[in-house]
Amino acid sequence: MDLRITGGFAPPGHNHRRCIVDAMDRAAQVCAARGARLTPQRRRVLELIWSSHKPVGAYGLIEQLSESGQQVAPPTVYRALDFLLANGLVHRIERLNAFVGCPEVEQDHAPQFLICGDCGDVAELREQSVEAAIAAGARSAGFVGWRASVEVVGVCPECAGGISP
Amino acid sequence: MDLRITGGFAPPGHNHRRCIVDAMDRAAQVCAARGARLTPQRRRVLELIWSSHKPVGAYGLIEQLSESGQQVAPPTVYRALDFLLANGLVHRIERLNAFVGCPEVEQDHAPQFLICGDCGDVAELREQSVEAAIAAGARSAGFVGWRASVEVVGVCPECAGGISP
DNA sequence: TCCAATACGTTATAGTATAACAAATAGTGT
DNA sequence: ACACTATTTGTTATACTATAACGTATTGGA
Ligand SMILES: [Zn+2]
Ligand SMILES: [Zn+2]
Ligand SMILES: [Zn+2]
Ligand SMILES: [Zn+2]
Repeated sequence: MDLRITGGFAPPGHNHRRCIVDAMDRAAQVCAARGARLTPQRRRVLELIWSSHKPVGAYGLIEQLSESGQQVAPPTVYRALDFLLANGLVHRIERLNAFVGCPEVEQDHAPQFLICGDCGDVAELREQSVEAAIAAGARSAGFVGWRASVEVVGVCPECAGGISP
Repeated sequence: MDLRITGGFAPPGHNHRRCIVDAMDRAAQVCAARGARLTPQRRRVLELIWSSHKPVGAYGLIEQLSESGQQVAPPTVYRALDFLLANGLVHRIERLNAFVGCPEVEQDHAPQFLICGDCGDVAELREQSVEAAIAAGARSAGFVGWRASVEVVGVCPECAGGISP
C-alpha cells in the first residue's frame, strides 16, 4: 500500500490519511520556499479539497466551511482557490467547474486528467508523449505560446473491473 | 483562397460566407440522412454559431435571437444547442462555456481545439498521434471507455506574426 | 511606531444552466 | 379529413458558478 499516486488512480485500499498529510507538507514546504503565505483559511480549503480524490466545487467548499461555525461567502473561498491555483497546489477541472489537489507541486505543469464518470475519482497523468503530440499539431498550425488542458472522461479500473464483466 | 479549414486556423482573407453556406449544407445533409429535424430555430442557432470562428456563449445567442423580434428564453437556445451537440454539428469548448461549429460532421470525433487567447478564433485539429498518446496513458492506468477533450490556449499565427515581433 | 502591502469580510450582482409544466406543431395511420 | 401520438417550443421559476466593489483587519518591514 501507500503507493505513489501520480500516474494512475489511487488504489482503493490506500492510506488516504497519508495523501492528505503529504499534500499539506508539500504545500507548507513550497509556500515557505517562495514566501507565499499559507494562511489557516487557505490551509483549510486545501485540506477539504484533499479530503478525497474527487474534484470539489467552490460551493461545496463553501458549504463545508460554513458547517463549523460562521457563514463563509463565495469571495472567500474563490480567493483561497486563486491562491492555491497560482501556487500549483490544486488544479481546476474545466468540464466540472471543480478542483483537485495536485500530487506534484514542485514545478509548473499541464497534466492530463483521467476522470471516472462512475465514481468521480480523478487521476493526474504526465505523459510526455501527449504533450509532444500536441506540440507537433500546434506547430503545424503555427500556434505559439500555448498551454494545453487534457481531460479524459471514462471508467477507472476499480469501477470497470469490479462488478460488471 | 477558400481553403479547407480543418487542421488549422481559417486564413484572415478567406471567404467566410462560404464557411457558413457549406456548414448549413452539411447540416441539412446529415440531418436528412439520419431523420433528425433541423427546424428553423435550430437552423438559426447554427447560423449564429457559424457567424464567426469564435466560440459563442448560450446567452450571447439568446441576445442575438432576441434582437429580431420576440424574446427568447434560455431553455429554447439550450435545447437547440443540445440538438446540435447530439448531432455533432457543434462542439462545446469546456473552458469557455461556449460553442463552435464543427467543420467535419460526417462521423463522431473528439478533436483538439486551438484557442487563440488574443483574437478568440478557434481551430479544430484531429491529430491521430494525440489520441494515440492519450490512449497509451489511459491504458497504462487501466482506464477504459474514455473520451478526451483537448483544449489548447495560445496565440494563433495571425496574432503572432502580425504586429508584435 | 508608522506605513504599505496583503489578506479577509460583506453585500450585491453577473453569468451559466436546468426543472417543471403548458401549449403548439409535426408525423402516422385510419 | 380525422384522431392519435411523439416531438418541439413556450414560459416561469430556480439552481449553480463566479466576480465587482468597497471596507476592515492583519501582517511584515522601514
Ligand atoms: Zn488518497
Ligand atoms: Zn498537478
Ligand atoms: Zn470562415
Ligand atoms: Zn468537429
